[in-house]
This record gives sequence, structure tokens and C-alpha cells, in this order.
Amino acid sequence: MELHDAKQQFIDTWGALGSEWGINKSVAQVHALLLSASDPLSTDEIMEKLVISRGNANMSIRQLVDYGIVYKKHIAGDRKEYFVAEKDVLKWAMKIAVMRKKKELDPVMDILKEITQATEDDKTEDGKAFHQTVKEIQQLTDQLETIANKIFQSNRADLLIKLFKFIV
Amino acid sequence: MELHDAKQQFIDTWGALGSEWGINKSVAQVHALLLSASDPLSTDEIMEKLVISRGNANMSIRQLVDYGIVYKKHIAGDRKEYFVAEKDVLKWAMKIAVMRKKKELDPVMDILKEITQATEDDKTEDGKAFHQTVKEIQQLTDQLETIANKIFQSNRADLLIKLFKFIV
DNA sequence: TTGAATTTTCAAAAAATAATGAAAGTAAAA
DNA sequence: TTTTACTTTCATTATTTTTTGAAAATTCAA
Repeated sequence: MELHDAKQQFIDTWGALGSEWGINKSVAQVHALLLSASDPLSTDEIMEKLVISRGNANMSIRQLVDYGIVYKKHIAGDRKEYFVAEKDVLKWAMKIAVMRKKKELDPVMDILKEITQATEDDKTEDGKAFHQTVKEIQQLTDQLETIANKIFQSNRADLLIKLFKFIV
Repeated sequence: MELHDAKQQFIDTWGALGSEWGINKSVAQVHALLLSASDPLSTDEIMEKLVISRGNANMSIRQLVDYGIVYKKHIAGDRKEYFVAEKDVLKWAMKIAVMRKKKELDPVMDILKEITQATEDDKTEDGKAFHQTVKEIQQLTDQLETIANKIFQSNRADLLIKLFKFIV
């Protein structure tokens, strides 16, 4: 396979799968393009290579910069902004995980706690069963949150040891 | 809070957050409704309580049954089908996790392996760098897959021990 | 300053996804 | 078999999400 084709396939796959990951197609494609590029790219180059509009390119880049997985790069003597992707997989994957946890887990935890408390004193059979159901979901999400936080806090060495324990 | 309101809030939250989880709003609401119901519900009851169409109700129920987190329940002397949710949180959460891994991780792993191999022999600087980038992503997803499979295979007791190791 | 280069915004259009409901399909009861 | 109760399908409609592109805003050099 030609290098160009390999890169293109990587970009296409990343874009298609991005949707499954709750990440917009264009955002995922810009990320893949920057991951596969050896040099920093400008907004115009990104627009051109992905055939997307300026608005779309700008907003996608912005989002990646906000996530902290793409950096601005100033090039001397050039007024344009250039962008490079964080190449350390563990680093950017972790940032995406943090972002997804914030979006997917945190809000549900708040509501579950609230509902568990609100149904605490219900005396009906139905009420007690519902309380129990929600409480069990809440306990599981609490455990998941604890584990997630431990992972997010750990450094690379810690993480490898923990993963090793898990695997063996 | 009234029990009815608590249940309603649970259903609404589940529906709203479902989208973040790649689960359709109606599907998530039907799941929440069945989780909070003390008795099996028919399609008509589900339609009525969630104010959704017959087609939507039928397809949402079908999907939950396919995932294996909702069961059909025959009630003697009644021709209608009734449905109950799997109430064991760990059981249904695990099934959703299996389904999401299949959808989100497996397809990307195949392509990454392919691209890693296809760029193996590239001699250019650019090609070597791209190969390395993809290879590192591939290695991480391989590790994730190994861990996920270990978790999916383990029974409840195993799991608790593993989680404990992770947390401590 | 002014003006050119660049970035950002956002209303409108397009595309993708979800929901409806009536018609077709099935299966049990009469 | 025929009727009736219920389930499934799917073309159409509605909703949500994404993308566009031109105008506004910003930034820097002259």
C-alpha cells in the first residue's frame, strides 16, 4: 500500500469510527490528519486535505485544542497559526477518556444520588424496589468513578503495574 | 419527592444521557421504564407511559431484547407479550459494555493492524514516523482489548477482587 | 491609524438520524 | 377456515446534528 493511501485509510476510519465514540466526524478526521502528518498544518491545509469548509475546520481544530490533544504551533515569519497533534497515545487517549467521563458519567451520578435520597423513606413495596434498583446502579457508577479517578491520577509506571495485575 | 416523579426523572435522565452513550433516546427510556416498573409491561403500556408510537416502541423493545437486557414474559391467559428488565445491574451493564466494545473497539483494531502491516517496510522518514504512530495506537488498543476480555470473562467474585486490587 | 491577512461566528442549508402510523404479516381463538 | 388480536415493517415526516460560507471581528504590519 502507498503511504498516502495508508494515511487516507487511517483518516477515513478514524472519521467513521469517531461517530461511534461520540466524536464528530470532522473533528476525528482533523485529529487523524494531524496524527499522520509529519509537519504542523495550517487551517488552509487542513481544509484542503479534508475538503471541508473554513468554519468546520476552525471549529474542529478549536475543539481538539480545547480537549488538549492538539497544540498551536507558531512558525517564525508566518502569520498563520499551525497545529500539531499530541503524538503520545497514552496522553491523548487519557484526555479523551477524562472528557468522556465528564460528559457520560458525572451527570448521571448526580441524578442517581438525588433519586436514591429522595426515595429513601418510601414505605410502599414498589417504592422500596425502585429505591433498591437506583441504589445499585448508583453504587456501580461510584465504583467506576473511583477506578477512573485512580487511573487518571496515576503516572505511566503505576498504570502499567496496575494493568499488569489486572491482566495476570 | 413523589415516587411517580422520581421514576419520571429517572426515565427522563436515562433518555437524555442515553444519547451520550450511543443509545437512542427511546431505547434508553424504555429501558429506564422497565427498570423502574415493578410488573412486566406490554407494548401498549409502554407506548402509553412514554407517549411514543407503536413502531418506535416495538423497535426499541426489540433492540433491548437483542442486547439481552430485557426479557419477554408470557402471562397466562393473555395473548399480549409482556417485558421485564434484567434487574441485576452488573449483568446488564456488562452486556452493554460487550456491545459497545464490539461496536467501538473491534472494527478499529482490524484496520490498525492492517495499516501497521502495510507501512512496515516503508523506508522514508515520514513513512517510518506514521508507522510508529499507528503501531503505538494499535498496541494500546490491544492492551485495552485484553483487559476488556478478562473483565468480560470473570465472574462476580473475581471481578471484585480485581477491582479491589486496582483501587488499593 | 489604515489596511491586509487571518480567525471566528452564526444563520441558513444539507445531511443524518429518529419517530410516526398505517398497512402487511402472524398467530391464536372461534 | 375465518375472525380477531397482536406484532412487525417501512415509506413518509419530523427532529436533531453537522456543515457551509459569507460577514464580522481580530490581529498584526506598514
